[in-house]
Amino acid sequence: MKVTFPDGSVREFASGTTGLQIAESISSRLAQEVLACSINNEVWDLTRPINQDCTIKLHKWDDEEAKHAFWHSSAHLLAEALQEMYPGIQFGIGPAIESGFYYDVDPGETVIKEGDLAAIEAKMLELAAKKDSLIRRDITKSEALKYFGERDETYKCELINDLEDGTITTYTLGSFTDLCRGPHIPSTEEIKAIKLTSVAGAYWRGDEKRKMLTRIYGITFPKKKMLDEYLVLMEEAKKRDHRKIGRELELFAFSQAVGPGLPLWLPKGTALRTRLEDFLKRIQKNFGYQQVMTPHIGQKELWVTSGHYAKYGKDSFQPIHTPQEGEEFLLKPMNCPHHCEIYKVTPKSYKDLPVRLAEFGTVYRYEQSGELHGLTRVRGFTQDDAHIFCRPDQLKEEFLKVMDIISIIFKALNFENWEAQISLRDPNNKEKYIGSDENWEKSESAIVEACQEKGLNAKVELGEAAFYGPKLDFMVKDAIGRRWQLGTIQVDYNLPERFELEYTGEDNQKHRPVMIHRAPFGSMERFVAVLIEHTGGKFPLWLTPDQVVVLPISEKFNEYAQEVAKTLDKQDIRCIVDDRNEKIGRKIRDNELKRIPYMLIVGEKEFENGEVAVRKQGEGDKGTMKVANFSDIITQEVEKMINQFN
RNA sequence: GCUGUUGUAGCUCAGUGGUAGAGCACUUCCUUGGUAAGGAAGAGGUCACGGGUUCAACUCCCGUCAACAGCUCCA
Repeated sequence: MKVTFPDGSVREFASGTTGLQIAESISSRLAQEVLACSINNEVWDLTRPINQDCTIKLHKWDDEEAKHAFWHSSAHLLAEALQEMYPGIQFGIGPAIESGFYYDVDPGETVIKEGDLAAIEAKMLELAAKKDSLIRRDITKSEALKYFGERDETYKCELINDLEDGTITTYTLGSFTDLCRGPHIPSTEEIKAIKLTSVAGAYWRGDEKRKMLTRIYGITFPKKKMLDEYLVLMEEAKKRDHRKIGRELELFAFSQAVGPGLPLWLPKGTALRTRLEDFLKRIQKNFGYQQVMTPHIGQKELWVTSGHYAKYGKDSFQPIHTPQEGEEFLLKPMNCPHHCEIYKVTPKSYKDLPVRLAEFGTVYRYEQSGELHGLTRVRGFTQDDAHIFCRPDQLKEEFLKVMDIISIIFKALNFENWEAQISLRDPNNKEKYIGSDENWEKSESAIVEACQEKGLNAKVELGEAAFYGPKLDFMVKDAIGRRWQLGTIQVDYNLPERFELEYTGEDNQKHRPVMIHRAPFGSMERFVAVLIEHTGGKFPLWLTPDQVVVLPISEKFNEYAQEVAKTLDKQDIRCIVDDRNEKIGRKIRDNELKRIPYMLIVGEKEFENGEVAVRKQGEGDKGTMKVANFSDIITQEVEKMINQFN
């Protein structure tokens, strides 16, 4: 048979040759390092015989395919260890994930705790040292059911029953045989370093109505050094946690007295957030938006009309009752009904559209207690919300303009690693959504077309749409790789109908506008959280709460320091003075840790010449210059940044 | 909401069945120092909250609340 290599070269091998043998034929070094292979672009076991002409790619550790196989095999090793340590344990699923793997198990009456993980790790290492191979076997569905049935593996049997008739594969590692598609590494002897990271509950098949299994997470490496490096990396990532930096830099706080999930914005955090809001307001003004303001509550009927109450009412903050008339008001969970009412205040002509109403609107949602997380998931938050009311023929253009705003935001803040997701409705579950099929089809195709037009590589997810319309979301990862949704754009034909929004067309007839809900930041809370983790608290000069700190060498120069600060303040440069009774080295260290971009050191020489000694955060001494000279540099740097998006 | 873990000073964390400790931060004093931690003294805690066991609970048990990791959810 002919085997084609990635470089295009072709070699002849006997039928039945394995990927591993092919690697050996190239070099023994390669054979040692290779973990998996791709045959005709499908990942295979190295030990699986190849019987026909094919292309081959050999995967070493650096390839995702190799890591995936390695971690998948590690999950089997974990299962083997658990089976030996907890007889009668039942197995759910055990896949490889982005970094590492997990296995879902049902240990019956026994509880597996975090404290047990070290013993399980030791067992895994012991089993790995046996150098067992992972052996692939093809069996029929009935054989599989018989095998796992005899072992009371109810979860495995359920999985098998859901499979198509035909060949089913199993893999055997030592005493443990698992239902598994593969592929795997040839032997667990390659697994040299193991860290079981956490144990947590996970519903069987992700269904909260079904049993909660025990999920054990872990990660493994072929070299001990790699695990050490990974652990150091995780430690570094934790230092960027926005909850930690938020406290250190006094940006925000939570108070038990105020309540869970209700953030308090401290002065410095507020300064940062306000600057972001002002930046967006300026961009939106250029894009023809108008700012509005609406109250934090509204009559319950508003959300009955919108459909939100039927869908989320039960799980929300409950209505406020007026003492006399017994009327019901809701803390607003959404701004759209208020904005619809603003639209209705004056009759609209087709010439008025699009109407773009923007508001930094604070909303309240009763998130489940287990969901609260720093600033990323809270119960009271401010959306950088806007609703665009437009004619159907303007929809695509408006959608594209919103995409432009989001791209400006991401560019301005140097967000490079974001992903886009198109969320459509689940075609098999249409009753979960409101609105006509026709409107859904129109909205969904509008989004898909807009993405195509922009050449945006967006992942399509069925069943992820909001109940009133499809959406395009922009996701960014946090310090330890969790994905958060930031910007969102949603097309909506339903609310205009429910609120009976109209405009008079060219034909002098009443027409229904289309609505776009959009929030480029998403929520100020979540965006600031992700920005903190992204920058590690080293905010860009134009955003940072304190841009400059003046450090007098001794108390003799405190007065001059104040004078410098005053001069800079007049130029709208945010400047503080560190006049503590400390040595200059100490002041530098402390302000370095506070991540203030510029330190101005002033002593005898500077005082005499009307100068400052400039020190840049993270870079060190930049020499002395006149105060006016310094303020010009700062002002220009900030203006340059802001103006490029104007 | 579910599973597991945790809760001791503003922060990071020790600690024990006999009513509490460190470092940093804070206050005062000394020092007036030139590019990442000067020195001394002091103040600060209902050991999350509520029950129970015990002669005695911060420590053991139960419950509540909150935080953390994950699951589910996310208009």
